[in-house]
Amino acid sequence: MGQLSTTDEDRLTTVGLLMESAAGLRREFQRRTDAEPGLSNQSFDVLIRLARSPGSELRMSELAAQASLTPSGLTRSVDRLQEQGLVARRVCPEDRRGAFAVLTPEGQELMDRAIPEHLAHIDEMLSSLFTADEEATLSLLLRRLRDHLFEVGGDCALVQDDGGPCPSADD
Amino acid sequence: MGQLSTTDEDRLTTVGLLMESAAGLRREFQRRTDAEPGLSNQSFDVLIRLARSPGSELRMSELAAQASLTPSGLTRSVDRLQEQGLVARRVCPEDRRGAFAVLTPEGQELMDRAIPEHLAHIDEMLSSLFTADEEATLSLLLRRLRDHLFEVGGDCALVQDDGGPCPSADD
DNA sequence: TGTCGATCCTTGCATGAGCAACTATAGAGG
DNA sequence: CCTCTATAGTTGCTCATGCAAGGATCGACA
Repeated sequence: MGQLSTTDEDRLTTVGLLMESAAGLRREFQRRTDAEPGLSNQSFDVLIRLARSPGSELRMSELAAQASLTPSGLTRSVDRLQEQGLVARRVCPEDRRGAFAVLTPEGQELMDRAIPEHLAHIDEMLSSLFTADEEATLSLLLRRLRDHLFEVGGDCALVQDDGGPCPSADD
Repeated sequence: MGQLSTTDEDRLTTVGLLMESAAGLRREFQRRTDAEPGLSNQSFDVLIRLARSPGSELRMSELAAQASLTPSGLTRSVDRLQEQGLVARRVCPEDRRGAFAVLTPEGQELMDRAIPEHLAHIDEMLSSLFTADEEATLSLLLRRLRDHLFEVGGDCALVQDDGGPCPSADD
């Protein structure tokens, strides 16, 4: 393992740092879970994406892509949220194969309460770390990487994750 | 959801991009799995960390932290790798509660073959995207974020992820 | 209109991960 | 030396996820 070039080492390091940062953020966000029992990170991600979509609703397939879940994974996730009364399904009138996931009033209310806390949490983590310029640079570089990965990957356009804004605001 | 400030939006976007990038990389790395059947991303991550450690061995707890797994998760992971003959357990002589995970010769051989492919894969993804300067900047910013997250988090020092080098080379 | 392939979502099944409880060992303090 | 607490790792259990298969609907084409 000593025969790697410096460039190789650096690339491994960069990739490693990115994965670690994502894991660290997930772990950090999980602390929010304690404040909202019964709401996993993944569920919160689904809810925040609905909340940030026009009409607080999205097609199942779109929501799956945004939440980085397979269709089946999203089906169960929405099942759970439906049981909790936070989300409802609505048949798509123009294409009766499809379905929308819609935030219920309870879901809306929950998100109105939870999102500001989430934002405060993020601010608390980032504001002391980066200047506005650095944050912009990081965002720019990451966007390039993300776009490249999902362009190569093919069928997963618009995929976003926890805390990501809706496509129109993001891209 | 329209009442968020620009700063809030930007922060959400940055965090979202980071999570999406990590998900995209995971998805991309999974294609390697096709080349090495029976070896999941998580297993590969464990193996690469062992391969990059002196003596190709690590304490279970350290390996768990590096692989972003709980102790129990790592136990099963090492169980699987042991069944595949890629890793062995070695009792720690100075502390008989503890155990080392060690790469077997078969495991070494596998990694000697797989790591160059992994590196080529990464190069292929990143080299066309970033200049050397940009890559360095990204690495710098991410390192700051990672260090902050794991310092706040407390008990998870040295945590790294797929492709990350060993601590001594990384920090 | 009827058929055929494609698409959207859901379900059966197997797997991997976390939490909590447990065992064995280490180390501190009387 | 004995006890008591802390730590390393493993195990039982539960749950979330992906894959592959299935059902319903759409759209195209004869």
